[in-house]
Amino acid sequence: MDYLSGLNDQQHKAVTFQGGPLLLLAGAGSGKTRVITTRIAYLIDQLGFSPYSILAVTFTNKAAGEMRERVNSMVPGAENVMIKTFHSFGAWMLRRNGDSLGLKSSFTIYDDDDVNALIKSLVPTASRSEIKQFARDISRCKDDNLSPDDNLTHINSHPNFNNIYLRYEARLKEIGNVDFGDLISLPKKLLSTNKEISSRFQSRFKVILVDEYQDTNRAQFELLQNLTGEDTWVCVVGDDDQSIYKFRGAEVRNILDFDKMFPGTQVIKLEENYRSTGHILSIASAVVKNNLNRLGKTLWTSKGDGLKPTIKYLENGEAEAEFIASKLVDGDLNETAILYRTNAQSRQLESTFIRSGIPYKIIGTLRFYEREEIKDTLALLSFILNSKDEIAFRRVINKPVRGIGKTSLDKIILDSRNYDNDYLETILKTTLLKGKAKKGCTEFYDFISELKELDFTQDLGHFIRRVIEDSGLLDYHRSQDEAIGSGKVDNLEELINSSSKYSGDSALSDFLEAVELDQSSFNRDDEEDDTPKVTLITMHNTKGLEFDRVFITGMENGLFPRSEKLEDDDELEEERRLFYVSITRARKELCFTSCKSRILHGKFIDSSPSIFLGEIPEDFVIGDTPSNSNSFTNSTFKRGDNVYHDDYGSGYIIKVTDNGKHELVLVKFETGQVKQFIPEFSPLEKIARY
DNA sequence: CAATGTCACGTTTTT
DNA sequence: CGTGACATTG
Repeated sequence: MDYLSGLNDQQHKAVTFQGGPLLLLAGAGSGKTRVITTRIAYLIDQLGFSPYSILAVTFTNKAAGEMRERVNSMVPGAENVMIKTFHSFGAWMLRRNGDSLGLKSSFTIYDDDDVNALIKSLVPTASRSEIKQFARDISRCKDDNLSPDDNLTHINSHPNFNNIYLRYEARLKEIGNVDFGDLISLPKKLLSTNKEISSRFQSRFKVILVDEYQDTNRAQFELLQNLTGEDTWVCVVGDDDQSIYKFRGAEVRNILDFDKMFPGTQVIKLEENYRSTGHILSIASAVVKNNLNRLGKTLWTSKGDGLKPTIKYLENGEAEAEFIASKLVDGDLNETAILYRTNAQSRQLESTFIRSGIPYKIIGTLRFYEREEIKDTLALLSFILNSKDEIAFRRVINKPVRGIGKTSLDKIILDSRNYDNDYLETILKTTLLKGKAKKGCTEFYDFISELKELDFTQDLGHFIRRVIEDSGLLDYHRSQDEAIGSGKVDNLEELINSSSKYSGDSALSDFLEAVELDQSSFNRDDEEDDTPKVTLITMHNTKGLEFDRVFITGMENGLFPRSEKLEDDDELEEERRLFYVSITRARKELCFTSCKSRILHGKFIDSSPSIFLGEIPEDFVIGDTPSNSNSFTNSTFKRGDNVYHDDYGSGYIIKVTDNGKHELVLVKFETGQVKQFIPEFSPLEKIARY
């Protein structure tokens, strides 16, 4: 029981708690993962639970992998604990139980691009942004477990939205594939409609642990509810202050209301922080206290105050990048991260770092499976598994060029209705094609049917190599490489290498699922060279990470918080949580930078210092006075400025416009009122808060 | 069918 | 400004 030593009282209580439901509110850096893994070990080792009866759900495969490793090292037999993400759990369940929903065990999972393409095929006249909007909103419906029959006007008020959603669902079913949302909503549907399945699952999983519970959505909550039987020990772990994925359907209310949804809930708070020094924590606490919708906990540390964080005001993005570059000359680059709100901000940092010879790595921009050559190969593999997959078919039929242009493709799609929507059968039998197109289809048919006969259960890597060779994709991308010096063939080799660990009947669909759901294992770490590198990363992507030294850049109204968020309290609170997450990444050193102006979409945009900077108590921070660069000395009003009005009190500016004659400002007051003024004629004053 | 031009678009995104 | 999807050319 070595693993119990060194736990603090609250951690110990959480680890050894018997029964359920249990809500573990674990602040940033409070040893959350350690508690979950130790609890699993304790349940097996001391309370006699079979590893087989324990399910632990995480949000990322990376987290799942780390958890598995730690549990395995604590108790023997722990390999049988099921540790999966919500999505991979859903996929696992559907592959075994999805036949009643018309799903084959080899179904493939459509990613966002595939979904867009499918919607485009349903609504060909819609613009790109409309397609994206429909895709996003359909996904949102699935997050909320809403069907096309429900009233969806609050999600998308387009008169045809329900119909598009309905046709989307029908088409997806016809094809026999699923999207990300289905991986949650369909298992939930199975459990709630099929008594046999639900009792089977409830009797298997006696213990369910859910990590990052604050970022679960409605559908995931309902899935959890359906997995939880009378005697299930359910334990959720999370931090309401770190809920930052509302835009993806995450529902903070899940954690705020957990005790109401699961009566008799025991709540344990982990508030001792083992990561950051005092001043950093004080800032984090002071900032997040401005949120009303929170359960409320206060982090503390037995470490000293540490260094005071600093605020640096700069003229523009270039100056910001140079300032940071100048600070990077000392200190460990591997232990330094530069955080920004939007990916676009990385560009300026990159070019400055290249110029100054500072090694860096960017986290999370282009994902492995989103690369063209990888998508091509995956589409080909998907099509081999499912020749009804229209999206995959469209992608690969004429790549490399086989003389099948748009006209021929339209004919094939049209005629496929006569062949049970099976595109392989269609191109063999259709009589609508002639000449080059007909020849190309025959060629395509021949190598696909040949590949379908091959055995991939022994050596998947060899099989995939055959696929990219026979299809001509390898030659195609090799010539691309020669033309523009891209490393596409290398990526294909990487894909083949990573496939080698899959074998057996389901090797191919397992592999496709892994690529789709777990990009972490394919994110090529070309970290072979051990040059220390500074990390460039979005605020969202930093969750779960920590660094000795953190720079939080772009602390400007309009950028962070983003301007739209100023108008909605909930949205503003979410941005503030993102700020809180960002602050709590730092162990020892923290620096905020704010620019007076920056280039956005090719234009210079002026902005004022983020309202969030004003929430940092002066005692804990060294700020250079904004007067040396972006100050309030000029008289024009800017978005985000704090103002005072004789009649309405204090508030801040939501929007600045111009009616041709006068400047107009829209102000939101603390009373909640929103009013428009012409500052020239109104008793409206700016209040400096810095 | 490839090359070249034009236009729209532009948060965050563990799955 | 930079990107990527589509249209227009030769």
